[in-house]
Amino acid sequence: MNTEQIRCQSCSISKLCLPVMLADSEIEHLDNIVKRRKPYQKDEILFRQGESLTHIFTVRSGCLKTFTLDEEGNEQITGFYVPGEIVALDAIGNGTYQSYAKALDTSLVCALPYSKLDSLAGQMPGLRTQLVKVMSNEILDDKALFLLLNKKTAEQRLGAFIMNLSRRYAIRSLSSERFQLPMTQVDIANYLGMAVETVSRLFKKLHKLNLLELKHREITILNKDNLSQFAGTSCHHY
Amino acid sequence: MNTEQIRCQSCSISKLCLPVMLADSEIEHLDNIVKRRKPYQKDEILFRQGESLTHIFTVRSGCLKTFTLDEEGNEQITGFYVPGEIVALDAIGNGTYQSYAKALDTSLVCALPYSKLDSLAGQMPGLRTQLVKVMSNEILDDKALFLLLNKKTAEQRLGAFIMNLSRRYAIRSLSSERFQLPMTQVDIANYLGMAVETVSRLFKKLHKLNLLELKHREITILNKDNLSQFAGTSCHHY
DNA sequence: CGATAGCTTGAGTCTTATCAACGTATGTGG
DNA sequence: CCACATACGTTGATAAGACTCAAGCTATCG
Repeated sequence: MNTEQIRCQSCSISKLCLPVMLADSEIEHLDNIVKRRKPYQKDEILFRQGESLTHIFTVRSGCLKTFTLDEEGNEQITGFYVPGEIVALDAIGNGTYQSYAKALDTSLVCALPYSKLDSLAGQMPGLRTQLVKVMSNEILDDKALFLLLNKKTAEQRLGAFIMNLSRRYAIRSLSSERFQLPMTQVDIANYLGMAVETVSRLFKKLHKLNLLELKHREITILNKDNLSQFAGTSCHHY
Repeated sequence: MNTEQIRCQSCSISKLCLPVMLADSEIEHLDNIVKRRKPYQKDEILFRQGESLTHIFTVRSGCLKTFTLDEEGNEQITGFYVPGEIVALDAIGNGTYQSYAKALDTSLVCALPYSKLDSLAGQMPGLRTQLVKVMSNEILDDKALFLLLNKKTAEQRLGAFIMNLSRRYAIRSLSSERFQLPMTQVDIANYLGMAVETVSRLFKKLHKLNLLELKHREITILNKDNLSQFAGTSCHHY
């Protein structure tokens, strides 16, 4: 099967993506503007900060990260994207990409020419509504992340990060209890604003508490409820 | 002059708000759905988390804060809104308000019934585009805030917060070098994820460095360039 | 097989939180 | 209009969480 030929009509993650709520005829219009490129290889760059916005991307398989560079040229990771998630929504405001996007794995993506998407949104109320909803949800997720980073300890942040990934996989009917971490611990540390050493030590601690297991990159959540509770609520479950 | 009677056509902040790029006739349609309520008093609540979304709000004067409550019932401030800014965009995704909104001062707001706004966006491409742009910019701002909180020291966060407020006032043609802080130091500490004591000490330090002055609630930025630099770049300007 | 990226572990340090106490405005009811 | 209550802000001492630095380990890949 040539994965590049999948269409929105038969895409397994269409219910998480823009086609939600669209009539079949409408999905066809959307499908017609989608470009399906050959897979991006690990570390390949999709777009760079400052380039002018041409396409919005949706992830079909694999995983992407977005990042900016600080004054010293260090990566500052701003997001990870798994299948069904939409990348570059923050570029619409002024028409230029606001970050770099890079594949963490071999990844399939759909590229939507923004100008065509915008005019289609003018013709299809369902698409307009869905686009606005997707953006609203991203604002909401960002605010949740903000609270997480702002108010929680390092161990809660890491626990919440893992639970968040797990939930995102679950929605996509992927295994939510055992999965491969698509990013390195260096990336996790960067994203969560901590030192790699801290991430390593905390994974060990979470294991000691029988909350999860980590072998190489494969993570197994041993006790979902306790892990959520650990991540969410009190500060002192020692 | 009755401020409740101001219309979009003559509103001084319309260029920051939804009417951007709309034709006069279109602005009139928008103006027709806007409800201008009597001023909210300090501490009055506009909406509560969990209530179903009826209106999107734009601030005309004063200042609002949005917040959620944690498990113990503590306020977790998620944003401050000054004139021209739009509140409740994160509620569109699932149709319920995702936070509380409260006036920090006597504040005038415009209330836009969301269903009407949405259908108007279907008829007016300019409005649709502007709505999407406003949302995209909010995503961008949230990501910038994320980087700020995640990678910077407490003093950089406070410096950046003040510069951010100053810039937002400047865009609105309000004085950007001397203005009243609309929120308490407790609120600032909460928002930036630090202890009140730290905020107090850092204001003192910023004063000692001749970057700003704070009397009661009135803040004067003494050296904009140095303050930005202090907030943005290096970690050790002692 | 060696080089390298990724991860682990330990020791010491620094930033920032916490706790406790006090100072200063603001506003309300008597 | 005063006295008290309360919200807001300041200051100091102490402690904890997380970072940095240094070193070593372990996979993986050419």
